[in-house]
Amino acid sequence: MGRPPCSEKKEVKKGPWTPEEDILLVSYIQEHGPGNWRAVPTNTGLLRCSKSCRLRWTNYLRPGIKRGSFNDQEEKMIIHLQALLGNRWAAIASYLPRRTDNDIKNYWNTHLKKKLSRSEGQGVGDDNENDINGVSSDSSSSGASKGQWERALQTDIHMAKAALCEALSLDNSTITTFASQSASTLAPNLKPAPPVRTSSSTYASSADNIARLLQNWTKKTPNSWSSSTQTISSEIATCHDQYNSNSFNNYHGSTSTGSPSEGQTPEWGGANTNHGGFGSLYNFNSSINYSSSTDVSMDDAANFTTESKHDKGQFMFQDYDETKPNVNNNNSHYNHQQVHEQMPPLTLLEKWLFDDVTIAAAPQDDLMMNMF
DNA sequence: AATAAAGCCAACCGCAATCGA
DNA sequence: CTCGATTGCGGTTGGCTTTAT
Repeated sequence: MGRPPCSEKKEVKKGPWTPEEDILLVSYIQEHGPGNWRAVPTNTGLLRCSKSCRLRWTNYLRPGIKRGSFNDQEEKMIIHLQALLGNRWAAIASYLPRRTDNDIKNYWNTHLKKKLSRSEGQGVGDDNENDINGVSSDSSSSGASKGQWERALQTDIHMAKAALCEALSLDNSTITTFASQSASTLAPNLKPAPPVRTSSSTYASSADNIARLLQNWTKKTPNSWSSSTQTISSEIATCHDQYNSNSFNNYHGSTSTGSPSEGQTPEWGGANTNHGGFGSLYNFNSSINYSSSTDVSMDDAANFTTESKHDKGQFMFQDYDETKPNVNNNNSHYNHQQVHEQMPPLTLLEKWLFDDVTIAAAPQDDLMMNMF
């Protein structure tokens, strides 16, 4: 019963993706948009299963992904959201714009869990095991009466709300962005705050470079997927030797300089290649669509670009965020409205939480009570 | 310098939910 | 309604890098 894993099929490649594969995939999606993953391997000639293609896209190549180290604000957010939501990484990721669930999950497993257990051992943190693994397990104890359960639930909600407030109040600049996104979701007519430039990282994601690459060659060959691919392929061939040289030693695996927590990434077009690696081979035009600042990432591009993503039939995806949960997105195909909403629609609880955080309104327990 | 251990993270696997014929 | 296909999600792993001995 059931299909065999795609990896069991013949001719399906596994393991790390190569730049060639990345470009094939990205250029195909550039042309056709994400979705219909089943057709991707067939149409691109990639020896990967559709699932692998989708994963590669959503976790790595998709523009707008923020990579590199997590700042304090994000870290706090993750800790408190994890306490609130449990290991629902996709849900947590929806509150951390441009972070992938995989990234958050990895960060939690490799850093935060240890960090929390350490601080717990020192009696420093407020988070106990219940907080970490989910909203207090006591609150759902089967023996509790309805009244007790409601009180416990309210307590939990207060705790979660306080935790979220605490997390969100750490960094005013960040909260500006965050709150504006939330607010724009709740009240679309509100003008969002200007994008906040993060100076913490000079990291340029692979998606950044790929997007720039594609913008570059799209100009050259605007209509033909196959000819475009050939153009890319020839360029790949041109630089293939360099790919095999030191410039690309870090394509796979960890970084060669500094610790991974310093916001670097093994991918081509990462921090290292930003100064003479793959990216420069293509002589990208860094001024396309956004500021020419050397510190510009796709984050900024995503913030700056709000107009139509369709350009002469080409699929543009500057700030398209496919993986962020969106209850309006009934299928995985491109939803234009989605482009303008970084934040997913909020549940009533979430609205309540963020209303309280961003507007500093009086407690709205009545609203909460009406929810049940 | 060599080796082992630990850290890290991209990618895989399997299950569940959803879609559509 | 059923069933196969597709997609989303969370847990886990393999392999590379870094650090310690």
